[in-house]
Amino acid sequence: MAATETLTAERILEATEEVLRRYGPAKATVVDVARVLGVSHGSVYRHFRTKAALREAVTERWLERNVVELRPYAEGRGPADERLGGWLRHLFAMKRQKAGGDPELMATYMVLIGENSAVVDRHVDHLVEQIAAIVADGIRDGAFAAADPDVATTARAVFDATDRFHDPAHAADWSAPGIEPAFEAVLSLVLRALRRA
Amino acid sequence: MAATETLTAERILEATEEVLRRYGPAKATVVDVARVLGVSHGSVYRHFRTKAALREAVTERWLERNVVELRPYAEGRGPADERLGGWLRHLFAMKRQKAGGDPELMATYMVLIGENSAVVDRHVDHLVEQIAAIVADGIRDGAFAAADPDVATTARAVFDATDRFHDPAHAADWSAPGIEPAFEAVLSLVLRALRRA
DNA sequence: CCGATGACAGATTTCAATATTTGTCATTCA
DNA sequence: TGAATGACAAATATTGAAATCTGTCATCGG
Repeated sequence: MAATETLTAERILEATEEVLRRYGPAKATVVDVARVLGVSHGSVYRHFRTKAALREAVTERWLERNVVELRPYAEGRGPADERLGGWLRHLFAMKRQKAGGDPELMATYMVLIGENSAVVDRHVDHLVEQIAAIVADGIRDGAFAAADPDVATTARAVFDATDRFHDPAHAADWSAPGIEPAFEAVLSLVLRALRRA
Repeated sequence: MAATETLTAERILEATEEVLRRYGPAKATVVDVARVLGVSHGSVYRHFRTKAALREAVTERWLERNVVELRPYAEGRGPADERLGGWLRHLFAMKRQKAGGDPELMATYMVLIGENSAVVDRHVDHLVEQIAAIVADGIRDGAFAAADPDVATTARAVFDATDRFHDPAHAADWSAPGIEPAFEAVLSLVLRALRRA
């Protein structure tokens, strides 16, 4: 009923997010998505070849929102160490808020992430590129010492070293008492490593 | 049959490890353990109050073996940066070998680890103490700059920063192609942070 | 004509009956 | 006397038949 607008991939993705939020990753079906949209499930298959492709697209959309939120730090103009610290703090705060604010939804996205490692790998590449941009700026203006092998490797090392504070696999730890100082200690370690001697 | 020796906690733990190796964590039962030992399952309950306590003891034993293998680095006498690098490389190599050499057994221990987070926390504390000992030596003989807040915090930061290379949650990544250089990049980052300016 | 439909086959999930396992304890046996 | 046993109740896991879902496609209707 009420298919007032034309059926687009975008509307299907919104409906899929709603169904995932409501029923969780195990119970969400393509039939549910079609029901929310007031169409037959055959119509959904006109836009997405499989249920897996639909879930993958939802995952990609969700991850992309994170990248956008962090762009200001990557493209900013202040001192590189402050920008990198801000970027990492913002990433951690963002993840922590999502995990703590709605644990069920976070669990849902963790399942999707597990299903779509190729999408996640591409997403991680984007994040590492943002770190690399900040590190390159820092080296150019003398705040950071020249990177050991190359900037890309250093950026990846920064991302890996802070893994515990952004990888959803560790989400359960993010509400533990000492997590905030633990993050600051690692951040301080990373910045000490990068700064000009 | 053949209960030639007396039934000890030690023998039960060995039998439990064998049963876990053979049947995996989902299928291993107390009855299986008793069968291997040629006793009734009631006898096992004389030594371990519950099945959970038995599994916990197996987990503790397994983790303890890791701590022992790393002790030489913690108690060694060479330059602190080399000792710390050796300790971290050995830890990574050890985990990687266990994960790659027998993935099923590793999966079994990952289940046990998930069931016994209190045991794991204590084990992590032991490992961090070993790092702290090396860092303290490094500061004493001038190889490392004085730690930012205190040695314990710095040691924990070193452990956290290398999380991706020892936390079993990441075991699946340890056979990926670029993992070795990624580890070396993080290790190099950590050592640069610690060394006297 | 072209997007939408719904009947359909095969794959997957659910659910309830059935079987196994856990943990206890009164009894046995050395 | 004290370790070992095995029958037992309650909790948990397995199984297979029934229900639901996925993905296709011939047909419909604007």
